[in-house]
Amino acid sequence: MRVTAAGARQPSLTDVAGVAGVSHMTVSRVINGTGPVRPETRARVLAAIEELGYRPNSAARALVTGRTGTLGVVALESNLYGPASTLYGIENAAREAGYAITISSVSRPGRSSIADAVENLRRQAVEGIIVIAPHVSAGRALEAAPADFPVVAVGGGDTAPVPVISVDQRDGARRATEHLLALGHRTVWHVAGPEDWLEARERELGWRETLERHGVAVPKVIRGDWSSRSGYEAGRSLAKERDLDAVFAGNDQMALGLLRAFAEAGISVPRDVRVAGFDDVPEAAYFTPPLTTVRQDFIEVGRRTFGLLAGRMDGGDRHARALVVPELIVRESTGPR
Amino acid sequence: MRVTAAGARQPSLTDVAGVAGVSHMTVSRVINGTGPVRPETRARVLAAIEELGYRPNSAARALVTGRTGTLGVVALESNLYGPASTLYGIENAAREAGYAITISSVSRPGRSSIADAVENLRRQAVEGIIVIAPHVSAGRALEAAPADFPVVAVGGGDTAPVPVISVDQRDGARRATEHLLALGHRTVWHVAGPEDWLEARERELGWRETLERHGVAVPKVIRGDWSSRSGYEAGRSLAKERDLDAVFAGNDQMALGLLRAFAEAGISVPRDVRVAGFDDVPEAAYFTPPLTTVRQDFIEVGRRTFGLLAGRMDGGDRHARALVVPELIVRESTGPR
DNA sequence: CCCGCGGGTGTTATCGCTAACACTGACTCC
DNA sequence: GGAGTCAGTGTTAGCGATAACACCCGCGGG
Repeated sequence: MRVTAAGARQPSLTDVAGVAGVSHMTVSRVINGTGPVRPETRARVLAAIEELGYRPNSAARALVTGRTGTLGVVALESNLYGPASTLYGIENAAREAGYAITISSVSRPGRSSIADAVENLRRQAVEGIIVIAPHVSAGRALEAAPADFPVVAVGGGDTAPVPVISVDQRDGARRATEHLLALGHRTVWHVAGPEDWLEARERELGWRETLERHGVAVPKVIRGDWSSRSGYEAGRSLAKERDLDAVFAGNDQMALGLLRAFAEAGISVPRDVRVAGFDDVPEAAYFTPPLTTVRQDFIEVGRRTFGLLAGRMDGGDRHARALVVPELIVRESTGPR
Repeated sequence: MRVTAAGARQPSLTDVAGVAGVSHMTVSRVINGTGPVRPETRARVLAAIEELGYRPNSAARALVTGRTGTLGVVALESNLYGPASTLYGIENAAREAGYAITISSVSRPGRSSIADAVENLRRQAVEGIIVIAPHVSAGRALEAAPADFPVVAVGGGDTAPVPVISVDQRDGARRATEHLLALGHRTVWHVAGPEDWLEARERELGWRETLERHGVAVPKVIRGDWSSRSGYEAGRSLAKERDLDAVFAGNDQMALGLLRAFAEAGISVPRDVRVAGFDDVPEAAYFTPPLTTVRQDFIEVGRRTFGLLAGRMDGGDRHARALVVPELIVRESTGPR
């Protein structure tokens, strides 16, 4: 026996109409607020709905209206702070606008896995899709995005013919780097995220541009994979550099790894080396020492993303862009010595 | 203009049938693999599907079959490591079984907000609901769970008449506490999570039971809210205790706050005080010092949760229970002095 | 030689809802 | 006082799929 099919099927509009002594259309009007209904009739209908525990059948409604009231989100299956926070921001904005969210997660980003997830969602008859995958392969997957179906990307590549919302990673990196340079360091090292992540590229670019603008030497980039472990390994190799005095890490997790490696090597932060991160995860203020970092407002990102998708569903431009500006948070890891 | 309604509506079964020169039923049979179809006919139909870019209309299918192929998840809107990981575990298991996942997030747990989220999902015509809200109010919200609709809870209260899957928090807390006691400490302090979280209660209980079983004094519990900030505050007040030598924190974030507070107070971990946490967030190995903690396998939790829901949808017991056993991970924060 | 059976296909009804239009009164307007 | 208007309600026709059953045909068995 299926629990839901316990003999008595769910009541339908017609059942409610029967109890209330009206036609099913009147019930429909009461539920949707379309068309006029006498207050007294409305009350009878509402009472009947209550009595039967009626719940509209969304499939039937979707079939006739052609609208499902559902949006799809392609999310990366990770606990990375940014993507997860963005997801909640989107869900919030969507719910307020009366949309439900169906997620399809992708264990590792890649052109075909993202395309699969999108196809998967389209089979669910979502009305629009948001791809949270700040990865170059996502950009490539979206190059083939159909013009007749609304898709938007968060932090995606600028090349795809879909609206894109992103945090200004380059500006954030610039702020962090400027801050370190302003403290008098000759240059700033950088532990970058994976090369195939757009955010990693942008942050690296912002860092490099800033160094060049100031006419200082650009050290060799060390590459990590966002994890604390990779930050730790980067820290172990950086600890051997003779003239190391400032490091900008591509995210807070890697910065944590750096701090750990430096602590083990007897290098004091900020006395011997200053360190900055990116993201402002909630824990960053409690690292040892508390971490200077760049804060991104993910709730805002989620809200704007939904807005862009809503616009696109209404026929808006495929080339819309939105940029959220990040903020530098200064803490002890770049504090006075 | 709506992008999706660009004049040409989506092709239907009938359109495909027209192109393939068969009836719409034959097309349906090809798609669903129901009933026999001559290979040659099948090929023609598949070609027509390809040509038109046909995609089945899930609303129409759901209307007639009464099945939507969608499950609902009520999730807490937070970046807490556990709930977020569990969500991915569930999504994975569900996708493998051909179900889509619709999420409804709850900004703060509470009896009515959770009930709202459940109702919200039922209006989406999900076939079953998973509530990830290890909060006492979730337990209360689920006490009113209807018997004729499948709902399961992750880490929920044992009192609700729904299947529950949980990690054995009490056992995890016991392991951590035993470990600290085995190192020769007179007793172990505890920084607990919020009182209205079941996990917090269970961890506290496991800690308390263990102390009592060993016949050692049970210090006053310090209460936090899972955040690093609250752990930090707990650490500041603990730092004033004269005979402090071991602390078990309710989660890794609070443990981080403790480490920070102790560092500021000049208390060395593990030399002066030993600290253990709970969760094994990926960063825990890179705290200063690396944190001893209790690891929970959230992917496994997600998988088993889906299994329990699937069983329940098939008429299974409302009182099923599943328990996942956690594992102690020993690192430097409880290392040799 | 006829009957039954099963493979392969088509016809029709139906799911529960909304769109579109029809209808009935009462009321307003000139 | 007849026509138009509008509130309030009902009737009918789909939406696009599956379920159920009907049909045709070729083949094997009695």
